[in-house]
Amino acid sequence: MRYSEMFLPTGREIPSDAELISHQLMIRAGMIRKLTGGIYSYLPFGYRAIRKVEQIIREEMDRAGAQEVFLPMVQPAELWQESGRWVHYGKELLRFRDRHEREYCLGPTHEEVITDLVRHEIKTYRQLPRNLYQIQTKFRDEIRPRFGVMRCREFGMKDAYSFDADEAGAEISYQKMFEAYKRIFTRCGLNFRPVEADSGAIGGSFSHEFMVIADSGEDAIVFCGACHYAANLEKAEVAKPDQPENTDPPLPIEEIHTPGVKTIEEVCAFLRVKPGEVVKTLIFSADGVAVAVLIRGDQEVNEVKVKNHLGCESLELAPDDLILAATGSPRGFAGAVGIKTRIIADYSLLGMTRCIMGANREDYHLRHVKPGRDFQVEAHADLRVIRETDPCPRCGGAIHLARSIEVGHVFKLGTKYSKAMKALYLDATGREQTMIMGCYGIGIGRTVAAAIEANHDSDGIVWPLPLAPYQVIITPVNVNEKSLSETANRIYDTLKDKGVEVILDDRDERAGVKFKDADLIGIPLRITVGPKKLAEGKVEIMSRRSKEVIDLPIDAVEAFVLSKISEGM
RNA sequence: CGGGGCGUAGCGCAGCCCGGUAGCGCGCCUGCUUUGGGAGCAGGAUGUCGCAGGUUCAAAUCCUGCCGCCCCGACCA
Repeated sequence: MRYSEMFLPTGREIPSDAELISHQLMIRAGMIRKLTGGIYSYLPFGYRAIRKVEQIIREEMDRAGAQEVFLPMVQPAELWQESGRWVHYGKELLRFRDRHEREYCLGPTHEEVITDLVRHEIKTYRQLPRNLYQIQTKFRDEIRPRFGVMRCREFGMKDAYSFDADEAGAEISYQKMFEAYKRIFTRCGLNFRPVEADSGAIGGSFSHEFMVIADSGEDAIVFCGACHYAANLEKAEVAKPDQPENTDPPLPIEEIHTPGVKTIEEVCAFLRVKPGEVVKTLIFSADGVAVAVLIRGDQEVNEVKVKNHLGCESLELAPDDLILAATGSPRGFAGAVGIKTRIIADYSLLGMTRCIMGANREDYHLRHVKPGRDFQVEAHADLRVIRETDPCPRCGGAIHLARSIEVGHVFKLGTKYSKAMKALYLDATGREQTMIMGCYGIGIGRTVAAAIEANHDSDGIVWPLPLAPYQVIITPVNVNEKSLSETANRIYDTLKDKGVEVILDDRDERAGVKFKDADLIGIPLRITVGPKKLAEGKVEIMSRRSKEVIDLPIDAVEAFVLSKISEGM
């Protein structure tokens, strides 16, 4: 493409409303423009990058035996009522009515639609397994869209759904997708890591997230330096401690006046003790019912673990009125002694022989409380957030924490949707069975953003070759000099004939402007046609990533470029 | 939804306290010079100052309401 004819509005100024580097660069490199909150237009340059990712995904999905479909974005309410998610999905589901007052939603995901399709068409085990995927725009009415294309309301997603006759088959389908995902993200040039994840409201027994390590990521992950264990922070298990640590002899319980002392820090300062000697009593509202969760004062509760342990639909820290009703005191003085709610405790309480906790009475705490003697716990469980100082739950090795961007997620769904929506088949013995499902998503725009987040320098984007919207840019330093212009055109035609994706920067701009733009938009190879080298019959080829420049005779350019491209640079 | 910030030319911003002719840089247009890392000179175009009310002789500026955007939190497949 001739640059002079391209719709590629680049910018020098950093957009004021973009925080992330990838977001800033996508705007500056003319890839995206915002239409409204969380909704973006992709310009030609950005859309080419999107299509590169899509193409890689298509090839790997097809290779793994999945077949592409295209499903509607507008979906009828009835389907969602059937799965139960019309009620449970919440406000992220954008609902609306048509002229006949019938209710619809914009698809945030397509389990219902695909399950409906498959249940009507697949009747026998002979038609299983099947894996269908699509690349579609999804809409989720996010409370707070942010980070540009990273977390927006309208976004492109690949979603695949597998249907199997039994668990063993479902496991194979899952593994196939897992392998396909590894190939996809490897081909995208991303440094990623699959981690165990909580399956959340989507349900199912098991899931992995594919994470790209990046400081700007929204997610925190944990991984072991010694073994292969890796998990989302909210999923990461904490090993059950073997031995009681505290051997202090028990003492009689004692009430102490602690006026206005509420937080762990305040208690520690006031009583001159360490957080590890205090027990936090957090009152949660689990589906509206108060539950007390106990944890050592130096630890943090992992709400996902609490939610999973309780098996509740919703979990949040209790509002003040519920705390008052449950403990008889205002926030800040809750304790386990004498409380009427369910009590569950983190493993960190095991072996404590005495501790300090709230007295369920305003301005009072208790000391020398002995768990088991002064209160009973319904269960001890792993309820806390793992820390970098904790051992790996698998091998005991040292673990590390990192920020990361979730680009893909694979789930074993089990029968959550097939059961609710009656996706049944007849097995070899003629008995009716429920299909076992899996679902597998990739955020396309987010993958591109993550690639930029991980591949840029102070001059702009540094595209990994497989995602680069163009592979080569030819820069004649002065288009008004006929020899330069002609040489550039000749190289351009040659490369184009060979199928190379190439830009000819034929703009009547100063060389500096062209170089800056070429760097900004991150084209992997730049061929500079200038007067000095041309006098020797040569041009310069610069690698965007390494900034290394080599001189080549004009005749050798084609072979060089083709070999660079075929070796993936 | 709670807290904070911001809406002035295509982009980045000043002006607002203390009311009185709407500005700067970049970009854009024209001409000349220049031509290997965002050129120089000269000339030029561009604004319902987010919207709606109010106060005032007079509002970008003060007051009220609304809308939009950004950040933090809550929330979240």
